[in-house]
Amino acid sequence: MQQGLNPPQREAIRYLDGPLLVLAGAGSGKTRVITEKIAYLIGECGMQPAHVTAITFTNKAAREMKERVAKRVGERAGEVNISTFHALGAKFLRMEAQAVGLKPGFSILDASDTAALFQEMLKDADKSRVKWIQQRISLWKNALLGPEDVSPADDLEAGAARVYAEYERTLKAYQAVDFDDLIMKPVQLLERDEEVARRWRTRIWHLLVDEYQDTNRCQNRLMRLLTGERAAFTAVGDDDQSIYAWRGADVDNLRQLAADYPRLKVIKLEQNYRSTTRILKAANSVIRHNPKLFEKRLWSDKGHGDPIRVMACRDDQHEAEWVVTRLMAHKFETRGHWRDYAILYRGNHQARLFEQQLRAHKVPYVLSGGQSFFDRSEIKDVVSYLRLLANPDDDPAFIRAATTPKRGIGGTTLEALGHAAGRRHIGLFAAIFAPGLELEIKAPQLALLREFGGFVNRMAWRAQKEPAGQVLDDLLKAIGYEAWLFESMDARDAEARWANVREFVGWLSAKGEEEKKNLLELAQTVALITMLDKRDENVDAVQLATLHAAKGLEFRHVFLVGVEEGSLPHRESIEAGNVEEERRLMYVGITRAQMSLNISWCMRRKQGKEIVERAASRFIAEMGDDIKHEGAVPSAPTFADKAAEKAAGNARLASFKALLKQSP
DNA sequence: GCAGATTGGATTTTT
DNA sequence: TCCAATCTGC
Repeated sequence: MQQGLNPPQREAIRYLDGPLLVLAGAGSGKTRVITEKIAYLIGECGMQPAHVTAITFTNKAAREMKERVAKRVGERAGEVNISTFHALGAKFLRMEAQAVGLKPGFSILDASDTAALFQEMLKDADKSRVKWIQQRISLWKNALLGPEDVSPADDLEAGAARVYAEYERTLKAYQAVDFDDLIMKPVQLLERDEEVARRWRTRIWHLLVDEYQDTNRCQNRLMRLLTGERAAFTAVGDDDQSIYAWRGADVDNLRQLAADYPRLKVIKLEQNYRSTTRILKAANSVIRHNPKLFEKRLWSDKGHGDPIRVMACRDDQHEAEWVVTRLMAHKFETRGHWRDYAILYRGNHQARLFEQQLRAHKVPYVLSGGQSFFDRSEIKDVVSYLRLLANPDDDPAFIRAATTPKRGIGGTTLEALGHAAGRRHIGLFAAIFAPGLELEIKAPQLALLREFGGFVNRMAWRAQKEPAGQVLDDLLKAIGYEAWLFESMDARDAEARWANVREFVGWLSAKGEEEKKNLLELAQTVALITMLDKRDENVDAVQLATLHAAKGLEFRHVFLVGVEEGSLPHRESIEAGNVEEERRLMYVGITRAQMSLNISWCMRRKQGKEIVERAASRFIAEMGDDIKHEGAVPSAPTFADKAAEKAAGNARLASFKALLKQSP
């Protein structure tokens, strides 16, 4: 049944005596362990599929896991709860809405929605300040601090705390939550309501958490609350691949886990099924320079493999030419496929020269990342209608829907409506039908508002009974969205946008039929989902990706480019004393490669107008000496560099410790 | 005074 | 590439 598993993998799958932490090195088959464990729990231990819950970070990972579990478990796989942290939180809140003071139709605001909200609240503050405040509030939420729990350290924080209070009031009025709330609110409820906690714990006999090193404090807390005393969980992670600290992920959760659960069993997966020995040696050698809690050494039986090359390039242009030339030569020599190659870099902008070069040689490529489908304005337009149908208190959705397409409702009217709503302490939509409104808004405007209000009500009514696709089609027809697109922009642009809308509608209605959900129910999940993009995998093209985006992926041949002081490690991270995370980024980059690894750096690089001198990254020297240097051998980092890194690291540790003392 | 064009500059990104 | 800030022309 569990063929081809190595002993630690098998142990991780069978271990059920208490909390388990699986330290899964890069390429050590961790997804396999999770899916096999789910199969084991159901097949061998007789657990009901519905009693198994697995949590991932991204929709993509959740989808992959579902597919693999389906292959392994068969038809009942659908009953296993596999979702992202946020989807689980959303499900929790829909079920417990009343207890947290929400209506079940509440809206979920995405990053751009909340950014707009903050911008609106802080009209005359500059962008960087708004960003700072928003980040601060998010940090507070992750630390489970409400506006009244915050003890501001200075005036800036005091200001942020006031904004926080107003922000919370606004969300409440809109019956909306943000992404942080999806974790924080369930945690708060589980902590104060033992009955709810007990109910959820009986539904989860075993909890599996993927990418545990990426959890923030709040997510970690949620995991503990959901498992309770029994602590029947399997956390899988790799501290060496923790590259999201800047986003709130707390690697220290790993250490805490060992401290909080004395019974915690730790199993290390060190056999790597991906890369050659040379590549793993270089990776081990680099990561050894970070202080370690759990020592881990990857090995494989794939043989030495090709030598690792480090190319010192004259300048960035030369680098792009060298990489693409070498890539093409290699591809034709080995008769491989374009999809076997990846070019990985630190920042998005670094892709540019490589794109140019690839295009010049007619090499097909795909760029990972970019703006998400759901961030497109035409999709947001449609989604605003959905949100409004599901949640009439959602004022931002109301404003967007009421004014798109233009139907004669403008700023002045909305402002008057806003005043009327404010005085009555109700939402904009509800205010439309408030008695006495004719004294505040002139008849023609009021007629327009009421017409729109009636339309929304009719659609919301139909949305409950008719198929989602049907209602959505009719809605778009009724508002004349297609015609409006063609009126307000040139035909090519409008064409593209309308195609996106069609795709979205098609996808939503298919989902509605598949999951037997009506439009209102679909509207509730739409903020959290991403459509399956078909351009993935099967395309034969060179992959261009940032190191962050490449995590979890593997490629036969990797070109790691721009490996210079200032880029990797990034200048800002060096200044912040955060070289360790950059080193992990390097580690992630190296371990993406299966067969060959090419590293390049530039002695000179164009930066804006000027040309700047650059030095090879310290990480190159840290890779050891089983390396074939081309161009020039980079000089080892000076003693001063190392001392500076150490000093910065110590300073960070000290401030971290101080912080720990402050907050219990 | 404002909209559209141009130029310049760039950590990393998901939910 | 994409986004934001600044510039230019009406």
